[in-house]
Amino acid sequence: MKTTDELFYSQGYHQTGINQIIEESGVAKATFYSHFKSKEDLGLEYLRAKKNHEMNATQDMVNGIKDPYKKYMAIIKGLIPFMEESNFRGCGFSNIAVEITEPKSPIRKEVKFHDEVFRSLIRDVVQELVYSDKRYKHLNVEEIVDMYYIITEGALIASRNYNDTWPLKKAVIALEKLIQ
Amino acid sequence: MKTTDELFYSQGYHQTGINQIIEESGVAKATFYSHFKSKEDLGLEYLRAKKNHEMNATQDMVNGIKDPYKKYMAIIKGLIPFMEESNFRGCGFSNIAVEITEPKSPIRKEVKFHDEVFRSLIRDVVQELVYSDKRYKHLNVEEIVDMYYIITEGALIASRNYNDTWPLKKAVIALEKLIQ
DNA sequence: GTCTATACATAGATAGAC
DNA sequence: GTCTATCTATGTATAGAC
Repeated sequence: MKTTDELFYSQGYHQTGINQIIEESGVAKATFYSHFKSKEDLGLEYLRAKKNHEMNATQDMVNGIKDPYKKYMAIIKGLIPFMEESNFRGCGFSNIAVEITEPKSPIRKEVKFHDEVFRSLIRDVVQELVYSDKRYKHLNVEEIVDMYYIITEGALIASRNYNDTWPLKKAVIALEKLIQ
Repeated sequence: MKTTDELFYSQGYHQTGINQIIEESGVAKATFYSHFKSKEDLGLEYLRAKKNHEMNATQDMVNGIKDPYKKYMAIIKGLIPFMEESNFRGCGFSNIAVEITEPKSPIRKEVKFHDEVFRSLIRDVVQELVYSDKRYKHLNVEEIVDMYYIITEGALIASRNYNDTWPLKKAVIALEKLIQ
Protein backbone atom coordinates (compact mmCIF):
# COMPACT_ATOMS: atom_id res chain seq x y z
CA MET A 1 0.00 0.00 0.00
CA LYS A 2 1.30 3.36 -0.97
CA THR A 3 -0.51 5.19 1.82
CA THR A 4 1.08 2.97 4.46
CA ASP A 5 4.55 4.04 3.44
CA GLU A 6 3.61 7.68 3.34
CA LEU A 7 1.90 7.61 6.72
CA PHE A 8 4.26 5.39 8.71
CA TYR A 9 7.26 7.17 7.32
CA SER A 10 6.08 10.75 7.64
CA GLN A 11 4.01 10.51 10.83
CA GLY A 12 5.72 7.67 12.62
CA TYR A 13 4.47 4.22 13.52
CA HIS A 14 2.68 4.93 16.77
CA GLN A 15 1.32 8.25 15.63
CA THR A 16 -0.37 6.55 12.72
CA GLY A 17 -3.51 4.66 13.61
CA ILE A 18 -4.93 1.74 11.69
CA ASN A 19 -8.08 3.83 11.26
CA GLN A 20 -6.26 6.52 9.33
CA ILE A 21 -4.52 4.03 7.07
CA ILE A 22 -7.81 2.29 6.35
CA GLU A 23 -9.62 5.55 5.75
CA GLU A 24 -7.03 6.88 3.33
CA SER A 25 -6.71 3.62 1.48
CA GLY A 26 -10.45 3.64 0.82
CA VAL A 27 -11.04 0.09 1.92
CA ALA A 28 -13.26 -1.25 4.72
CA LYS A 29 -11.83 -2.14 8.08
CA ALA A 30 -12.58 -5.85 7.95
CA THR A 31 -11.14 -6.02 4.44
CA PHE A 32 -7.91 -4.63 5.73
CA TYR A 33 -7.78 -7.25 8.48
CA SER A 34 -8.33 -9.99 5.96
CA HIS A 35 -5.09 -8.95 4.26
CA PHE A 36 -3.01 -8.18 7.35
CA LYS A 37 -3.42 -9.93 10.64
CA SER A 38 -2.31 -6.96 12.74
CA LYS A 39 -0.76 -3.52 12.68
CA GLU A 40 2.62 -5.09 13.34
CA ASP A 41 2.12 -7.30 10.30
CA LEU A 42 1.51 -4.24 8.17
CA GLY A 43 4.55 -2.57 9.74
CA LEU A 44 6.71 -5.48 8.67
CA GLU A 45 5.36 -5.35 5.11
CA TYR A 46 6.07 -1.62 5.07
CA LEU A 47 9.67 -2.17 6.13
CA ARG A 48 10.31 -4.96 3.64
CA ALA A 49 8.92 -2.97 0.73
CA LYS A 50 10.89 0.07 1.80
CA LYS A 51 14.11 -1.89 2.11
CA ASN A 52 13.72 -3.40 -1.36
CA HIS A 53 12.90 -0.07 -2.90
CA GLU A 54 15.79 1.70 -1.21
CA MET A 55 18.33 -0.95 -1.99
CA ASN A 56 17.30 -1.28 -5.63
CA ALA A 57 17.39 2.46 -6.13
CA THR A 58 20.80 2.75 -4.49
CA GLN A 59 22.18 -0.20 -6.40
CA ASP A 60 20.93 1.25 -9.70
CA MET A 61 22.46 4.61 -8.93
CA VAL A 62 25.81 3.04 -8.03
CA ASN A 63 25.78 0.83 -11.11
CA GLY A 64 25.34 3.92 -13.25
CA ILE A 65 28.66 5.30 -12.06
CA LYS A 66 31.96 4.00 -13.35
CA ASP A 67 34.59 5.79 -11.32
CA PRO A 68 35.12 3.91 -8.00
CA TYR A 69 35.77 7.10 -6.06
CA LYS A 70 32.58 8.71 -7.31
CA LYS A 71 30.74 5.49 -6.54
CA TYR A 72 32.03 5.58 -2.98
CA MET A 73 30.91 9.16 -2.52
CA ALA A 74 27.58 8.73 -4.32
CA ILE A 75 25.77 7.03 -1.44
CA ILE A 76 26.30 9.79 1.09
CA LYS A 77 25.88 12.55 -1.49
CA GLY A 78 22.60 11.07 -2.65
CA LEU A 79 21.17 11.53 0.83
CA ILE A 80 21.25 15.32 0.60
CA PRO A 81 18.50 15.68 -2.04
CA PHE A 82 16.69 12.74 -0.42
CA MET A 83 16.57 14.55 2.91
CA GLU A 84 15.22 17.70 1.31
CA GLU A 85 12.57 15.87 -0.69
CA SER A 86 11.44 13.74 2.25
CA ASN A 87 10.97 16.75 4.47
CA PHE A 88 13.91 15.83 6.75
CA ARG A 89 12.25 12.74 8.09
CA GLY A 90 15.51 10.78 7.98
CA CYS A 91 16.04 7.03 8.07
CA GLY A 92 12.72 5.17 8.24
CA PHE A 93 14.41 2.13 9.75
CA SER A 94 16.21 3.81 12.62
CA ASN A 95 13.08 5.85 13.22
CA ILE A 96 10.84 2.84 13.73
CA ALA A 97 13.54 1.17 15.82
CA VAL A 98 13.34 4.14 18.18
CA GLU A 99 9.59 3.74 18.46
CA ILE A 100 9.60 -0.01 19.10
CA THR A 101 11.45 -0.55 22.34
CA GLU A 102 11.61 -4.34 22.44
CA PRO A 103 14.88 -5.34 20.72
CA LYS A 104 13.69 -8.88 20.06
CA SER A 105 10.49 -7.83 18.28
CA PRO A 106 10.03 -8.74 14.59
CA ILE A 107 10.18 -5.08 13.59
CA ARG A 108 13.49 -4.54 15.35
CA LYS A 109 14.87 -7.65 13.67
CA GLU A 110 13.77 -6.29 10.32
CA VAL A 111 15.60 -3.03 11.02
CA LYS A 112 18.76 -4.91 11.92
CA PHE A 113 18.44 -6.90 8.71
CA HIS A 114 18.10 -3.68 6.72
CA ASP A 115 21.23 -2.29 8.32
CA GLU A 116 23.11 -5.44 7.40
CA VAL A 117 21.99 -5.15 3.79
CA PHE A 118 22.89 -1.47 3.69
CA ARG A 119 26.32 -2.24 5.10
CA SER A 120 26.94 -4.93 2.51
CA LEU A 121 26.12 -2.41 -0.20
CA ILE A 122 28.64 -0.02 1.28
CA ARG A 123 31.14 -2.85 1.54
CA ASP A 124 30.87 -3.42 -2.22
CA VAL A 125 31.77 0.13 -3.12
CA VAL A 126 34.55 0.33 -0.54
CA GLN A 127 36.06 -2.90 -1.78
CA GLU A 128 35.92 -1.72 -5.38
CA LEU A 129 37.61 1.51 -4.34
CA VAL A 130 40.39 -0.26 -2.47
CA TYR A 131 41.15 -2.57 -5.40
CA SER A 132 40.97 0.25 -7.95
CA ASP A 133 44.18 2.04 -7.07
CA LYS A 134 47.44 1.47 -5.18
CA ARG A 135 46.93 4.54 -3.06
CA TYR A 136 43.86 2.98 -1.44
CA LYS A 137 45.57 -0.35 -0.82
CA HIS A 138 46.48 0.44 2.80
CA LEU A 139 42.85 1.00 3.79
CA ASN A 140 41.06 -1.43 6.08
CA VAL A 141 37.81 -2.25 4.29
CA GLU A 142 35.78 -3.32 7.35
CA GLU A 143 36.88 -0.28 9.28
CA ILE A 144 35.82 2.05 6.49
CA VAL A 145 32.48 0.27 6.19
CA ASP A 146 31.78 0.69 9.91
CA MET A 147 32.66 4.38 9.82
CA TYR A 148 30.62 4.95 6.69
CA TYR A 149 27.64 3.37 8.39
CA ILE A 150 28.06 5.29 11.65
CA ILE A 151 28.63 8.62 9.93
CA THR A 152 25.64 8.11 7.65
CA GLU A 153 23.32 7.29 10.52
CA GLY A 154 24.65 10.19 12.56
CA ALA A 155 24.31 12.67 9.71
CA LEU A 156 20.74 11.56 9.09
CA ILE A 157 19.65 11.92 12.69
CA ALA A 158 21.54 15.21 13.09
CA SER A 159 20.02 16.61 9.88
CA ARG A 160 16.67 15.66 11.24
CA ASN A 161 17.28 17.28 14.63
CA TYR A 162 18.42 20.49 12.96
CA ASN A 163 15.97 20.32 10.06
CA ASP A 164 18.88 21.19 7.83
CA THR A 165 21.28 19.36 5.53
CA TRP A 166 24.45 20.76 7.05
CA PRO A 167 25.31 17.53 8.91
CA LEU A 168 25.05 15.56 5.68
CA LYS A 169 27.34 18.01 3.96
CA LYS A 170 29.85 17.63 6.79
CA ALA A 171 29.52 13.88 6.47
CA VAL A 172 30.52 14.15 2.83
CA ILE A 173 33.74 15.87 3.89
CA ALA A 174 34.34 13.32 6.65
CA LEU A 175 34.02 10.40 4.23
CA GLU A 176 36.40 12.07 1.80
CA LYS A 177 39.00 12.44 4.56
CA LEU A 178 38.50 8.89 5.71
CA ILE A 179 40.16 7.44 2.62
CA GLN A 180 42.95 9.97 2.20
CA MET B 1 9.45 13.29 38.81
CA LYS B 2 11.75 10.35 38.76
CA THR B 3 9.20 8.02 37.19
CA THR B 4 8.69 10.37 34.27
CA ASP B 5 12.32 10.11 33.26
CA GLU B 6 12.36 6.36 33.63
CA LEU B 7 9.17 5.87 31.63
CA PHE B 8 9.63 8.42 28.85
CA TYR B 9 13.21 7.39 28.36
CA SER B 10 12.82 3.63 28.48
CA GLN B 11 9.40 3.23 26.86
CA GLY B 12 9.29 6.25 24.59
CA TYR B 13 7.08 9.31 24.70
CA HIS B 14 4.05 8.05 22.82
CA GLN B 15 4.21 4.60 24.30
CA THR B 16 3.97 6.08 27.77
CA GLY B 17 0.50 7.22 28.73
CA ILE B 18 -0.30 9.90 31.27
CA ASN B 19 -2.28 7.24 33.12
CA GLN B 20 0.79 5.11 33.68
CA ILE B 21 2.89 8.02 34.87
CA ILE B 22 0.17 9.08 37.28
CA GLU B 23 -0.35 5.56 38.53
CA GLU B 24 3.33 4.94 39.16
CA SER B 25 3.87 8.31 40.78
CA GLY B 26 1.10 7.54 43.31
CA VAL B 27 -0.73 10.81 42.85
CA ALA B 28 -4.28 11.48 41.66
CA LYS B 29 -4.99 12.45 38.08
CA ALA B 30 -6.35 15.91 38.80
CA THR B 31 -3.39 16.60 41.07
CA PHE B 32 -1.06 15.85 38.23
CA TYR B 33 -2.92 18.25 35.97
CA SER B 34 -2.67 20.98 38.58
CA HIS B 35 1.12 20.73 38.31
CA PHE B 36 1.45 20.23 34.55
CA LYS B 37 -0.96 21.66 32.06
CA SER B 38 -0.49 18.87 29.53
CA LYS B 39 1.55 15.83 28.58
CA GLU B 40 3.69 18.02 26.37
CA ASP B 41 4.38 20.26 29.34
CA LEU B 42 5.63 17.27 31.30
CA GLY B 43 7.67 16.19 28.28
CA LEU B 44 9.41 19.54 28.25
CA GLU B 45 10.17 19.32 31.97
CA TYR B 46 11.56 15.85 31.42
CA LEU B 47 13.87 17.07 28.67
CA ARG B 48 15.11 20.07 30.63
CA ALA B 49 15.89 18.02 33.70
CA LYS B 50 17.61 15.39 31.58
CA LYS B 51 19.70 17.97 29.77
CA ASN B 52 20.86 19.57 33.02
CA HIS B 53 21.69 16.24 34.56
CA GLU B 54 23.57 15.01 31.50
CA MET B 55 25.53 18.19 31.00
CA ASN B 56 26.50 18.51 34.66
CA ALA B 57 27.63 14.91 34.82
CA THR B 58 29.66 15.23 31.62
CA GLN B 59 31.17 18.53 32.72
CA ASP B 60 32.15 17.04 36.08
CA MET B 61 33.73 14.05 34.42
CA VAL B 62 35.70 16.22 32.01
CA ASN B 63 36.81 18.56 34.78
CA GLY B 64 38.22 15.59 36.65
CA ILE B 65 40.65 14.85 33.81
CA LYS B 66 43.78 16.91 33.27
CA ASP B 67 45.25 15.59 30.06
CA PRO B 68 43.59 17.35 27.06
CA TYR B 69 43.78 14.25 24.89
CA LYS B 70 42.12 12.09 27.52
CA LYS B 71 39.51 14.79 28.03
CA TYR B 72 38.75 14.76 24.31
CA MET B 73 38.33 11.01 24.30
CA ALA B 74 36.43 10.83 27.58
CA ILE B 75 33.08 11.94 26.18
CA ILE B 76 32.77 9.20 23.58
CA LYS B 77 34.36 6.57 25.83
CA GLY B 78 31.93 7.41 28.61
CA LEU B 79 29.04 6.45 26.37
CA ILE B 80 30.02 2.78 26.31
CA PRO B 81 29.19 2.02 29.95
CA PHE B 82 26.23 4.40 29.70
CA MET B 83 24.79 2.40 26.81
CA GLU B 84 25.16 -0.87 28.70
CA GLU B 85 23.63 0.50 31.89
CA SER B 86 20.72 2.16 30.11
CA ASN B 87 19.80 -1.01 28.28
CA PHE B 88 20.84 0.37 24.85
CA ARG B 89 18.12 2.94 24.78
CA GLY B 90 20.45 5.54 23.26
CA CYS B 91 20.07 9.31 23.14
CA GLY B 92 16.85 10.42 24.84
CA PHE B 93 16.82 13.64 22.86
CA SER B 94 17.16 12.23 19.37
CA ASN B 95 14.68 9.54 20.37
CA ILE B 96 11.94 11.97 21.28
CA ALA B 97 12.73 14.05 18.19
CA VAL B 98 11.97 10.97 16.11
CA GLU B 99 8.62 10.55 17.84
CA ILE B 100 7.53 14.19 17.53
CA THR B 101 7.25 14.92 13.83
CA GLU B 102 6.53 18.65 13.90
CA PRO B 103 9.93 20.40 13.72
CA LYS B 104 8.55 23.66 15.12
CA SER B 105 7.04 22.06 18.23
CA PRO B 106 8.40 23.06 21.67
CA ILE B 107 9.81 19.59 22.22
CA ARG B 108 11.75 19.65 18.97
CA LYS B 109 13.11 23.07 19.87
CA GLU B 110 14.23 21.72 23.22
CA VAL B 111 16.07 18.87 21.47
CA LYS B 112 17.81 21.32 19.17
CA PHE B 113 18.79 23.37 22.20
CA HIS B 114 20.24 20.27 23.87
CA ASP B 115 22.28 19.48 20.79
CA GLU B 116 23.65 23.02 20.79
CA VAL B 117 24.67 22.71 24.43
CA PHE B 118 26.23 19.31 23.82
CA ARG B 119 28.17 20.70 20.88
CA SER B 120 29.47 23.61 22.93
CA LEU B 121 30.73 21.14 25.50
CA ILE B 122 32.55 19.24 22.79
CA ARG B 123 33.89 22.53 21.45
CA ASP B 124 35.51 23.24 24.81
CA VAL B 125 37.46 20.02 24.90
CA VAL B 126 38.46 20.27 21.24
CA GLN B 127 39.68 23.81 21.70
CA GLU B 128 41.67 22.83 24.76
CA LEU B 129 43.23 19.98 22.81
CA VAL B 130 44.18 22.18 19.88
CA TYR B 131 45.84 24.78 22.13
CA SER B 132 47.61 22.14 24.20
CA ASP B 133 50.19 21.01 21.68
CA LYS B 134 51.77 22.15 18.41
CA ARG B 135 50.91 18.92 16.67
CA TYR B 136 47.19 19.71 17.00
CA LYS B 137 47.58 23.27 15.80
CA HIS B 138 46.61 22.48 12.19
CA LEU B 139 43.20 21.10 13.18
CA ASN B 140 40.02 22.96 12.31
CA VAL B 141 38.09 23.19 15.58
CA GLU B 142 34.60 23.63 14.10
CA GLU B 143 35.15 20.78 11.69
CA ILE B 144 36.20 18.44 14.50
CA VAL B 145 33.22 19.50 16.59
CA ASP B 146 30.81 18.71 13.77
CA MET B 147 32.36 15.30 13.15
CA TYR B 148 32.41 14.49 16.86
CA TYR B 149 28.74 15.31 17.06
CA ILE B 150 27.79 13.34 13.95
CA ILE B 151 29.86 10.31 14.91
CA THR B 152 28.47 10.32 18.45
CA GLU B 153 24.86 10.46 17.25
CA GLY B 154 25.52 7.78 14.65
CA ALA B 155 27.25 5.47 17.11
CA LEU B 156 24.37 5.84 19.56
CA ILE B 157 21.68 5.02 17.03
CA ALA B 158 23.72 2.19 15.52
CA SER B 159 24.44 0.70 18.95
CA ARG B 160 20.76 0.84 19.60
CA ASN B 161 19.85 -0.82 16.31
CA TYR B 162 22.33 -3.61 16.95
CA ASN B 163 21.77 -3.77 20.69
CA ASP B 164 25.52 -3.87 21.02
CA THR B 165 28.31 -1.44 21.85
CA TRP B 166 30.46 -2.24 18.82
CA PRO B 167 29.52 0.96 16.98
CA LEU B 168 30.55 3.04 19.99
CA LYS B 169 33.87 1.23 20.11
CA LYS B 170 34.40 1.96 16.42
CA ALA B 171 33.50 5.58 17.08
CA VAL B 172 36.28 5.74 19.65
CA ILE B 173 38.75 4.67 16.95
CA ALA B 174 37.28 7.13 14.44
CA LEU B 175 37.66 10.04 16.83
CA GLU B 176 41.24 9.06 17.57
CA LYS B 177 42.04 9.08 13.86
CA LEU B 178 40.27 12.37 13.34
CA ILE B 179 42.93 14.32 15.21
CA GLN B 180 46.00 12.47 13.95
C1' DG C 1 -13.83 -11.42 0.14
C1' DT C 2 -15.95 -7.06 1.07
C1' DC C 3 -19.05 -4.57 3.75
C1' DT C 4 -21.38 -2.22 8.34
C1' DA C 5 -21.53 -2.20 12.97
C1' DT C 6 -19.54 -2.61 17.12
C1' DA C 7 -16.55 -4.38 20.96
C1' DC C 8 -13.28 -3.22 24.35
C1' DA C 9 -9.16 -0.81 25.95
C1' DT C 10 -6.64 3.21 26.50
C1' DA C 11 -5.55 7.86 25.21
C1' DG C 12 -5.45 12.83 27.19
C1' DA C 13 -8.03 15.90 29.93
C1' DT C 14 -11.68 18.06 33.18
C1' DA C 15 -15.82 18.69 36.66
C1' DG C 16 -16.92 19.18 40.91
C1' DA C 17 -16.86 17.25 45.81
C1' DC C 18 -13.99 17.60 49.89
C1' DG D 1 -4.60 21.45 46.52
C1' DT D 2 -6.00 16.70 46.43
C1' DC D 3 -9.37 13.48 45.58
C1' DT D 4 -13.11 10.36 42.75
C1' DA D 5 -15.68 10.08 38.87
C1' DT D 6 -16.28 10.77 34.30
C1' DC D 7 -15.94 12.79 29.37
C1' DT D 8 -14.77 12.33 24.64
C1' DA D 9 -11.70 10.73 21.16
C1' DT D 10 -9.04 7.31 19.43
C1' DG D 11 -6.62 3.00 19.63
C1' DT D 12 -6.62 -2.13 17.70
C1' DA D 13 -9.44 -5.72 16.44
C1' DT D 14 -13.64 -8.81 15.39
C1' DA D 15 -18.69 -10.49 14.50
C1' DG D 16 -21.69 -11.39 11.35
C1' DA D 17 -24.59 -9.85 7.20
C1' DC D 18 -24.17 -9.84 2.13
